[in-house]
Amino acid sequence: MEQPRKRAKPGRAPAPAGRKSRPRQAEVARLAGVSQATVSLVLNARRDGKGATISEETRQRVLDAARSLGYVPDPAARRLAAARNNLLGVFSFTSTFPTDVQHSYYPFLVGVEQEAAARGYDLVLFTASSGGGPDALSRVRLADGCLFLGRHVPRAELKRLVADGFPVVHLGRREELEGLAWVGADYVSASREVVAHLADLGHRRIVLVREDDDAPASTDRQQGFLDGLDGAGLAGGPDSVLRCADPVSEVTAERVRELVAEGVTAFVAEETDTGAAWQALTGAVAGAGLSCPGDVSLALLGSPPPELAAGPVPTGFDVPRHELGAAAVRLLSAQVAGEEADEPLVACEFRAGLTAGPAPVPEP
Amino acid sequence: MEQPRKRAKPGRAPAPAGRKSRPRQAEVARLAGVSQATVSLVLNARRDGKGATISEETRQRVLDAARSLGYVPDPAARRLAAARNNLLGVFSFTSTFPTDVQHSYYPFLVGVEQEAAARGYDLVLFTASSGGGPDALSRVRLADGCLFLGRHVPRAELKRLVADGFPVVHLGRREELEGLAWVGADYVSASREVVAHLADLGHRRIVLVREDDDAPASTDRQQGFLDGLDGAGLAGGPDSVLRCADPVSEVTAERVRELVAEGVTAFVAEETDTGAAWQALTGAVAGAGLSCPGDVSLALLGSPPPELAAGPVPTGFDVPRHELGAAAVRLLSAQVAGEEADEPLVACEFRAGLTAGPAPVPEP
DNA sequence: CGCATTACCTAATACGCATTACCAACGGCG
DNA sequence: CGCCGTTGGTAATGCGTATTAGGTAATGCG
Repeated sequence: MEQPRKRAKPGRAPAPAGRKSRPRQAEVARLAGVSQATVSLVLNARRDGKGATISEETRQRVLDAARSLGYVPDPAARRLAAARNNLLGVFSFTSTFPTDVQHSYYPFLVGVEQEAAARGYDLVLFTASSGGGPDALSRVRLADGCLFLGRHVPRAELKRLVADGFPVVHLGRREELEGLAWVGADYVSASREVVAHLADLGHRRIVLVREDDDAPASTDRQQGFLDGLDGAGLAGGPDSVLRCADPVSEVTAERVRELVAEGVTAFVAEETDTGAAWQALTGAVAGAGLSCPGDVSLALLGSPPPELAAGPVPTGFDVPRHELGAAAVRLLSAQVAGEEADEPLVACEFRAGLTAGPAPVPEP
Repeated sequence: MEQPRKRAKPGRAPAPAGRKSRPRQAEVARLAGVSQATVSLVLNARRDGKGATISEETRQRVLDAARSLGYVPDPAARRLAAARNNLLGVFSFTSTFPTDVQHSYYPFLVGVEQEAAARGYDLVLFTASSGGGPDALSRVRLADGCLFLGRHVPRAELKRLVADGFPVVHLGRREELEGLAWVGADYVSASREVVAHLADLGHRRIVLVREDDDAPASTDRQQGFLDGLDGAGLAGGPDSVLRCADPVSEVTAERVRELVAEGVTAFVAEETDTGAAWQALTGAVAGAGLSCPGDVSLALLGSPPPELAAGPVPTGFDVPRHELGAAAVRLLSAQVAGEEADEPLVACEFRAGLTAGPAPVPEP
């Protein structure tokens, strides 16, 4: 047998002697008078009793040592060793804390945080801004799984994660990617319900004002709107949908007056980021000198924009953003656990509001 | 030389043969006909030219191989090898995403996130609620350093972290703990400036309305207020400070009228979480039938509460929350890097506003 | 032509943790 | 007393990457 040449040890440069670094399992082991392996075994004791058996006394010594040193496992090392971290990632493609405080992501995050905390997970915030490269998304692999939110989550990278079996949940409907789990709100049912409510109040001619956008959130609402008309036995021709690129300039007092003259008694607006449709609609109605629950009824398929928060509560529904965030976490944590749960669409809550009333009796 | 007994190799169980996992550096190396080390060197080529030299041809072969395999480095391994996680903790003692959207933490977090992202750090969110145990704070050690915010950060635990040399920064003045780094806003100077502004406008009798709280943020403002009076050569007796437990019930229209009758021409309110002082003050002035910049001037030592956002912009100053968050991250990242930078107080920006005008000329 | 450089690479680590093969001590049993 | 099953623990890995001490041609120099 040939004697291997003696080489100096390469590898790591010695750590700067200054600050003492976080304690390692090895130090816990030393303090407890056991081996590193034992520390690991104790700290990861499976409750199902499987695995190595450690005497109660040793167990306590190790636990005490760990506590007294303030030991916390290194997430990177754990991940590398193919273990769990109790970390969930949240990746948003804008700033996670948008400068616009009223940004609609915010309520999601509230729900996400609460549910994550309840399940013993901490959250890691990843932002697109820092990376930029093709592996910007790959940082999330440090966590046990990751939640994505935002319109512009790149397909390719996401697909890659999914293909690798990394637990991923997209917040917002996203069906085009095979195998991608997502949670979304049931805009269709909620919109249908709002229309049904108006129909019950006696409205026979109802018009939807929507923006010129093909996001699922918009088409779903229109779908529900038309379903609602249909369910009430009302006609849902193309006249019943006002699709406009710029609601504020297109939905004028003039236009509203015309439609009312034609017999329209209720208007429904979709909710968008800007709230332009609703804003245009309420403005036009007021401009036309019509009183809101009296002359004409209004409904909003969503929540009012913050700048109109002071106005009368619109009839419509609330998107359960908080609940959506929580649902996303549940789904994600199921994936992490290897289960295959699937979270159905989350229902929106109907909001009676003050802007819809009985249809006016036609003047003789 | 004794022949070591042959042992079967322990360690990892074989990976499930199903999906082929993402490529490793080793596979890139094989494809390019080089060693793994070379791949690493090429992929992490420092632009300062330091380090190993690799021929251009080899470099290209490696890059091509990496590209063709779609190689992406494993963040866990990368961080493990670098002995750094590039994670900064954020520990707040309420929910990090407060249910109250307008919560004052929020702007801090915006700054924190931006600065962290700019420096290549990701954020880990910890909440007091999640852990619960006495060693809940221990969990933050998984990050490279941690930012604390909130009034009720427990002294003992914090002390422990500091003593262990764990990088910690407290958001908000906190001098009682030796060695604790913190960043804070310069309320004293800002308040002084506001008073000086009023004095310049001719006001001679100015009264501060504050709540009954001894938080640094409150006492600093009072300090600055008194400094300001002093600097303008005005008397600052105890009459000039109205300290009330419940401003809304104590600062009435009646009270304001009295004070004005005594010669007071300007009021200053401190900013608090609730904004009660400012709210009470504006309400009382209106109730007394006084016009605001005309009969009496008002100033707010901070930003107006959101529910009054619609009103006239108050004269006062803005707490640079965003900048404070960024400063905290800078300070923290310096600590993580082993440097000893210290961040001075951050200045608040004076806001001219519309609620302060020239002092009314006394009626003859 | 012989020796010192230089240019390029590779072998051999270390990082911190989870896991598994194996080992020692002990007790029961025939 | 020798064999065997248990109990309690440890040594030796592997995970994927970064780093560094060498090693080996090729090149420069006198």
